[in-house]
Amino acid sequence: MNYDFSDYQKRLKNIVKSKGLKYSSQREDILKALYNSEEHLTPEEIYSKAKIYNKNIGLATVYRALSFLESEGLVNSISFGTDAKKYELNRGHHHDHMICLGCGKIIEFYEEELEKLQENIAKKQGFKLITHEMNLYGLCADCEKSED
Amino acid sequence: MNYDFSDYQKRLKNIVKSKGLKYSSQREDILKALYNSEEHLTPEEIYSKAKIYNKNIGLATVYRALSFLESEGLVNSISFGTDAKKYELNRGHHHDHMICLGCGKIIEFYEEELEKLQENIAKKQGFKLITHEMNLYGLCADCEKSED
DNA sequence: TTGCGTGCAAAACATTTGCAACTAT
DNA sequence: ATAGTTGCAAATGTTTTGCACGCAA
Repeated sequence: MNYDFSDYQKRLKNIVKSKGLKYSSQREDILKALYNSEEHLTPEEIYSKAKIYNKNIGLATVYRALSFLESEGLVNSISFGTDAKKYELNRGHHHDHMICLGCGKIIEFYEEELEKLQENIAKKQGFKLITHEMNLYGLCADCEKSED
Repeated sequence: MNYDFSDYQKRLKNIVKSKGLKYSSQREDILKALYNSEEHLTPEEIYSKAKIYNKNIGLATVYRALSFLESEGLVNSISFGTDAKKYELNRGHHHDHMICLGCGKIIEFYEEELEKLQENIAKKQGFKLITHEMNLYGLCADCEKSED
């Protein structure tokens, strides 16, 4: 099932209220930028997109909002190598990533079996699992084809 | 089975020779710093340790060497969050990581089943797998105990 | 009114690069 | 002699912070 933007708006409002914080249009605009994108975005990219809704937003605000939103579970991040971290809206469907080293494309996947396996591995070590990331690096079909 | 430092030295010499490059004590000292550490080290930490063997080594050299050594498969890196990348010597036993969000401790683990599963996932998408990383984030037994 | 949130600019970091000097081959 | 390698310092790119002002509650 998919969510409307208003669902995210509500979640943000609830979080903010329950913590005694204040609602701001900037955080909403950043969420909207993520909602309207299919891709994983860098803070810089999110900044550009959020500017469409709000001319006066600052890059620092984007960083501050992203780390807030991530800590509240509304967005997820993925970082690889030395490049800038990338963010995506948490749409409620957990998944992992395959990253093409040729073109940088990110492919999402979900494997039930993998999820279960991790639980077991963590349990075995007495580790309390909070989250995880599994990144497969390689070449996507297109890039492999065009390899010499 | 475990390797002596001289084994790594030899591998480095072979790689360098086969590529028509030159052998340098700096790269060896960086390898030695990693060999003598049980932990995952940042470039800065490797720099400090390598300085013990070679007073005049530069940080830029450490960065250059690490990226060379990683591309040759002699070292592996792990990066999470915004912090500096961490490196470890590739001791020939592939493994993944569990990272404690409480104390930052990194626990290594290896699961045959997990390795196989990844191969299958990649194959299913027509993706040519080169490498992967699987990071489990949570609380280690000690940190969970001391939680309030 | 209170204090959280923001924009801006400066600061802080991590990493990379240009360059002249050094050194293995 | 040649060309890879280095140290240093400067440049880059990303993320964080200090501060005065604005705004939601």
